[in-house]
Amino acid sequence: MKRHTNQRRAIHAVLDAAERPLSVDEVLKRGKQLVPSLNRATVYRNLHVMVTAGWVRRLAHPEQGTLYETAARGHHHHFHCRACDRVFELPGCALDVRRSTPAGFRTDAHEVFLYGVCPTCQGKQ
Amino acid sequence: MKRHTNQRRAIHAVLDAAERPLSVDEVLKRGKQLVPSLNRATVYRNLHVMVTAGWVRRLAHPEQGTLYETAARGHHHHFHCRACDRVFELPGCALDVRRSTPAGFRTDAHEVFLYGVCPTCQGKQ
DNA sequence: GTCGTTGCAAAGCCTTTGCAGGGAA
DNA sequence: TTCCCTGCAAAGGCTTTGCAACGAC
Repeated sequence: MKRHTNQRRAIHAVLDAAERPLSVDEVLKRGKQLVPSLNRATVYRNLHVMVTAGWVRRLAHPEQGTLYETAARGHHHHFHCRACDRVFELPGCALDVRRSTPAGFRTDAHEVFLYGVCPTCQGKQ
Repeated sequence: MKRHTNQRRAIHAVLDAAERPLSVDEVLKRGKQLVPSLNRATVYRNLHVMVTAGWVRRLAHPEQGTLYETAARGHHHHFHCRACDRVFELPGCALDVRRSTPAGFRTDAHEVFLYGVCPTCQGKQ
């Protein structure tokens, strides 16, 4: 059975509190504030466990590599700002999955990434 | 200025002929059939040049890592079959970008990945 | 002849894995 | 006490980079 360790709780807490998808580095850094001894390998191992269990989603960010976010917030899309490189969670889903799926295929999930400029960065231009 | 070398032509030809997005390994393997001396570093360098120039698109496949495809075929989405792990190009675009973009954001591009089972693999079940 | 390009090897990330000690149940 | 989990270090992939030779123009 899975055990409840301080490390595991910390990683879980970090993802729950995150305002956006986090990299392994960010999870490690924030997790260390809760459990100073936290090790990078432990973060990798636990993220893998959580992804497999369905508690966490792994995203392939085209420029920032692999990011992780809690699955608790439900389905949503992501926006990458080219100016500040931040990732935002976008509410809702305006993809017509049925119309996107050709005859014969069966779609059970999807991922959408939008690129552009966020409100803050537009103001700075 | 950019020079026309056999290696560069080979990589370009491989991507043009590809029926789906290719990994660096696949580009290298296919390119070697055209230019046997072709080196992995050369493939990386040229793909980078081509992406920067806008001739080639780089995709972040959530499970297969980085894939490359020619930009010549225009905008489309991708489908990943969970059974055979192949990637398919899907025609059309059923994403309502305007409705996906919250007020204040400006979207200039997007990427969509669908997951499921392809027609061939459904037949095998 | 110039200088962008290539092949090779080394170096740099990012991620996984083996192992022995430690801790949850 | 059992055996899952952790920290550490080493190993494994993938990608980039330094360098000397090469080749397009």
